[in-house]
Amino acid sequence: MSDVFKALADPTRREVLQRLKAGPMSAGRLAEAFPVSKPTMSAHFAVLRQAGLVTTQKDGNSVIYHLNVSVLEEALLGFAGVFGLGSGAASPQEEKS
Amino acid sequence: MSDVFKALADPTRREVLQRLKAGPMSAGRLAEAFPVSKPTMSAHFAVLRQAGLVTTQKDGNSVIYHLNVSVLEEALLGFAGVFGLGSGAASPQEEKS
DNA sequence: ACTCTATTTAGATAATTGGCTAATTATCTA
DNA sequence: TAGATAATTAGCCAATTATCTAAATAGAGT
Repeated sequence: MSDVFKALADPTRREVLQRLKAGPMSAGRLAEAFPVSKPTMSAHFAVLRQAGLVTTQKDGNSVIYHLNVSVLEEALLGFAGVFGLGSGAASPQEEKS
Repeated sequence: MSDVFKALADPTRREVLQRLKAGPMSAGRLAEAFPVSKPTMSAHFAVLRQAGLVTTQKDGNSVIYHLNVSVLEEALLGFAGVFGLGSGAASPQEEKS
């Protein structure tokens, strides 16, 4: 949980996720879209991978990144649910007076 | 946005928010619940305040912390909405084929 | 005016983060 | 096998973060 929010705390990483929403993409192609070096992007990818927000697949000498929506959903909606936000179905043992 | 996720990245701060869900509480009373020093808790409170997740009100020599649910809602559901999660109503300009 | 209680600020330190360049690894292609 | 391309790892630095103890500030009660 901390890993997911920590990953989301960086704007570059949030934008990576948004770009992956359109479909899987190689590390290099993703990296082109940002004004930082490839090793720096590689470090961002590692953070996203560790949080489980993306998965990888090798394709020749490329590495293809895929968005893992379910982890995002679990973290965002799960935590929101604790506060009675959204559909409110995440922690079904809460009660009002 | 980054400030909110950064605040949520720490388990102590997430638990502070969950405790505040039950109602406003003084800094000292909140701090008692955690195994770190009061200055450390004060720093955590400052992070939550800066993110807008809590507001404060003075009462005698105590400071009462209140949960600000709307900021939490905006961040969690807003970002979830970008990915078509939850009610899906956060970014209403998204479209499928 | 003191004194006690509640909270924050100051100052120090260790760990983490985000960035870089250079080097390495892995794979493909000629 | 050699060379080119894609990505990660290694090593470094500056800035930030989390934690502590000690000190300062703000109110309340005597």
